[in-house]
Amino acid sequence: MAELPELLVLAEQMGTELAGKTLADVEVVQEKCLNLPPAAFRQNLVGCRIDRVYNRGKWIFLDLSQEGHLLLNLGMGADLLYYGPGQAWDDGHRVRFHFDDGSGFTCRFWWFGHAHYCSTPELAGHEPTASLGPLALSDEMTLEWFSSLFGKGRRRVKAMLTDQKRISGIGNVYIQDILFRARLHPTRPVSGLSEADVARLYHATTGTLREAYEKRGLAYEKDFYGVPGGVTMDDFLVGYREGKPCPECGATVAKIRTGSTASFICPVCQPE
Amino acid sequence: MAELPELLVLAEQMGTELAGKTLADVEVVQEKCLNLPPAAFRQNLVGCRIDRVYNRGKWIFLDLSQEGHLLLNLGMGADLLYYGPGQAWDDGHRVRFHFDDGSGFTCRFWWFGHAHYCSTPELAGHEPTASLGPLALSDEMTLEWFSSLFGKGRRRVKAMLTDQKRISGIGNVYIQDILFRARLHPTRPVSGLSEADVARLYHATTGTLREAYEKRGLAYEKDFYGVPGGVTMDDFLVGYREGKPCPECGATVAKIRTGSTASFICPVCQPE
DNA sequence: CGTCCTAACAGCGA
DNA sequence: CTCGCTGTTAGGAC
Repeated sequence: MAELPELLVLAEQMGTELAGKTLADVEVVQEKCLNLPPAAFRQNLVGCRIDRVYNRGKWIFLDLSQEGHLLLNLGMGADLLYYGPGQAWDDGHRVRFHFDDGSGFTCRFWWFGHAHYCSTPELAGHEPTASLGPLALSDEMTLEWFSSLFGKGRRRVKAMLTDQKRISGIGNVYIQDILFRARLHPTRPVSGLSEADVARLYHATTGTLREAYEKRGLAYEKDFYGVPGGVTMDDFLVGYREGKPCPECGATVAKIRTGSTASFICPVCQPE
Repeated sequence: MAELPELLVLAEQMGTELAGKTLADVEVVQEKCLNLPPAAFRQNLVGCRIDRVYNRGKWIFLDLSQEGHLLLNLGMGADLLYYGPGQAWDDGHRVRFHFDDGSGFTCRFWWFGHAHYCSTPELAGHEPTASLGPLALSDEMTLEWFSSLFGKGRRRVKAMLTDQKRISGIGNVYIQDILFRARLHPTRPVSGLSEADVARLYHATTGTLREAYEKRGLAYEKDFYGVPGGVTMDDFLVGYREGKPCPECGATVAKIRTGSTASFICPVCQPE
C-alpha cells in the first residue's frame, strides 16, 4: 500500500535513526521473503554497519559497510517498525533486524514483501531493482523528462504512470487523484495527449505526491515509529469515493475496472 | 485467400502434373518472395526433379531430388498456374518455374506470398513451417485429438481454430461457417465449451472443409489449370453475408470485429 | 493495496 | 483474405 510519500518518510526516519548502527542479529520468520537461504542472508548482514538509507522506486535501500546492501520492498503493504534498546518489538513480524546497541526494527508484511541482500557487484544484476525509472519526486523528474513518456505508443496513461520501469513510486492509490486532477481518463492512450494534457498531468503528479509527503503519507499507514500519516480518506478527491459526488462537478464518482486494476473516476470530468 | 480445400486440390494437381519433371530455369520477378538471394535460389533448384507434392498447413511442399524442398505459401491469395510446353505463361507472375520439357508454372501473388528453398537438413529450422499443427483434414485430426485443443485456457475459439500451430488449414473464410454450423460465437473462450460443443465444432470443421474440397474449392479461386472451384457465395451460410437473413432463424447476419479480423455471425444462433 | 511470469491479443509491415 | 514481429494487456502465483 505504501507509495512514494510513505516510503520517503520511512527512508528518512530510518536513515536518521539507524545510520552508524551495526547489525548484531537477524531473525527470519518467513523464509520466502528472502533472496537467499536464511543462514546466508544472516551471515552476510551480521557485523555490517548501516551507512545510508534511501529510496529507489518502491524499494528502500540500506547501504552497508563491507560493500553490501539490504533491499526492502513492502509489497502489498507492510509495517516497518523501530524498537529502542530494551523495548518490545512488534509481534507478527516476518523478519527482524537487531543492532548491537539493543535497538532494532521489524518487518511485518500484510501479504507479501521482500528483504533481499546484495553485495555491491551483485546489485546491477538484481532484477527487481535493476531497471527502475526515476522517482516521481526527484530532481530528474523534470517536465521535459516526464513529457518524453508521452506522445508515442498506444499504452494507456494509467499503465504508463504506474510502470515502475518508466517512472517509479506511483501505485494504485495516488494515481486516482493524479488522473482526476489532470482531468484524464485512465485508459486514454499516451499518444492522444496534448502538450497541455501532459503539463497538467506533470503538475498533478508532483503536486499530489508532494502534498501527501508533506502530510507524512496516508493515515492508514504507519511510519517507522508507528505514527500514522496525515492524509485521510476525506483528502481524496475521487480515489476510493465511489458513489460520492465529484468535488468539481457533483457527478457521481464511479468505480471501474481498468485492465486488472480498479479505477475511481468522475465520468464527467474525466471522459474516455 | 486459399485455404485447405483449394490447397488440397492444387497440391494434388501439381503432384500429378509435375512429378518426374526436372527444373530447367527459375525466373524471379519479386525478390522479396524468396528466403534466399535469387541467384542462390535458382542455383539450388535448377537440375532438381520434382518427386512429390503435398500440403503442410497452408504451405505447398514440393520434395525435390538432391535432398531439396521448394515451399510455397500463397499469402493473402495467389494463382499458381500451369502452362504446357510452348504455351504462354500467365503475366504478372512474381516467380516462374520452368521445366526441361518446356512446361512450367507461375506464381502470381495478389499481395504477398513466399517461395522458399530448403535443403532437407535445413527443413527442421524453417521457422514458418517448423511447428505447424496437423492438417484439419487428415487422419491425425481425430475427435479425440481435436478435443485436446479445448477445455483449458482463456483463448477464443476462433483464434484457436485459425492458429496454424495447433490445427492447420483454416483461414478467415471457412471459419465463418464452421462456427455458425457449430452455433458458437467466435469469441467464446475455449475453456467454456461443453463436450457437445466440441463435438459439434469438430463435425462442423471437417464437414465444412470436406464439402468445399469435394466442390474443388471457392469459385473465386483458380486451380492449377485456371479452373474455378464450385463453392459460390450462395453456398455460404453466414460468411460474408452481412445484412442477409440467417438460413436457420432469419435474423440478420452481422459483421463484427473480433480482434483484428472480421467475423460474420448470426447474433441469435451464435450468442456471445 | 505489489511485482513477476506467461499467455493472449492488437497493430504494423512485408 | 496471410504471417511474423513487437508492444501491450490480462490472469494467476507468490
